[in-house]
Amino acid sequence: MADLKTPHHPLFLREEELRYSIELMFFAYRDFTAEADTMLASCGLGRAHHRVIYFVGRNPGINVSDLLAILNITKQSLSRVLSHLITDDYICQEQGTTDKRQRLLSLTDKGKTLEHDVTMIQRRRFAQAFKSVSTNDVTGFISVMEAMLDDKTLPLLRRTPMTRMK
Amino acid sequence: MADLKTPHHPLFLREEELRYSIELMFFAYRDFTAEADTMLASCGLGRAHHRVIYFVGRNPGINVSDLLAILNITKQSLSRVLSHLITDDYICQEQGTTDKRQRLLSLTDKGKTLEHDVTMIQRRRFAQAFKSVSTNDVTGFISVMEAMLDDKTLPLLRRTPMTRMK
DNA sequence: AAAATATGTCAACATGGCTGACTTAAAAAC
DNA sequence: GTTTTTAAGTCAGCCATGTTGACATATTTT
Repeated sequence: MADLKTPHHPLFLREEELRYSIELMFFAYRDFTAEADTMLASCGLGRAHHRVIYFVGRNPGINVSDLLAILNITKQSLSRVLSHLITDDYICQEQGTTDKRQRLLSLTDKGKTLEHDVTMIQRRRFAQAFKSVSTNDVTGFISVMEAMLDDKTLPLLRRTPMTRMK
Repeated sequence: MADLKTPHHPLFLREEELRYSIELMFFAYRDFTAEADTMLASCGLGRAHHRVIYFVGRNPGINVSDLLAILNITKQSLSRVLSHLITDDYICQEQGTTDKRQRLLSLTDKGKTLEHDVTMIQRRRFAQAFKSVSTNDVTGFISVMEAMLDDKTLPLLRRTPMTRMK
């Protein structure tokens, strides 16, 4: 985007564009999470529970260490939500076969249903947003969001066929 | 983006694309806020303080009600961080002229410096991301993020010249 | 004069992070 | 085969930041 640095785009515009992006990030993330939070609250759960359910659903049979690496929280923090989810039968654990110390996590049917319903709310918002813009805009969104990530975050991301197509 | 609905893009791809976007939102927001949080913590402040400093800096002389409308939190929550910021001389208040009940908020020099330094970290991340993609990608990012917003969020956003240019 | 508004305050509670210290069982290393 | 490391879990307490409810004060509006 070299032209942002040319005289055609004076400095104040660049500054404004960056501040505008910061504000978009704040407001979009807030609106993005609000609806799902409401549904979760009606089940007595919070955003942290959804994250666990989401990534366990995405990685069935994941062990605790790997889940911690994705969530980037302490095991004590995870323990609180995870034991809640196990008690309420959203998640089940089974002992690892090659390494019996591991507890491999999977969603129960109840967990799958909840994951689907909550994530559906967020998918719907993206689907509606994508419908209102061009295909080019969607790939632009994805490119920018990927460029925002830390290097160490990249390996945590499941790349889609679409992204690989580019 | 009608073609996502045609047989050329089978359903599973659309689902994957939406889930990928959800994950990008989660990881990008986390990485986006992490650096600034670290700097804030070194001043004994949190993310909530930055939000207040940011929007007061953006709207000098704003009154408390309007600030609450932007932040969308309760006045009790704001009170905690705001009184902290006033005590530590990041923000000053003065009585409104037309309505003496109002407390109009502005940044002190100390507050301006902190706002600049913290926001700079986030601007830098966007600047680096924008540099690595095309101009088209940037406008796509902005279009999608705008389309993600609730209707009631739109009036809270300061539109840039660039967005109006489109 | 009465009602509504802008702001502030006290108290209590929930969520979801954190640290530190310690246990248990299994795997790996010696 | 004993020691060390690792995977997982637990207890206790702290912090930041959100919430509700109840109430006070000053000012503006009706």
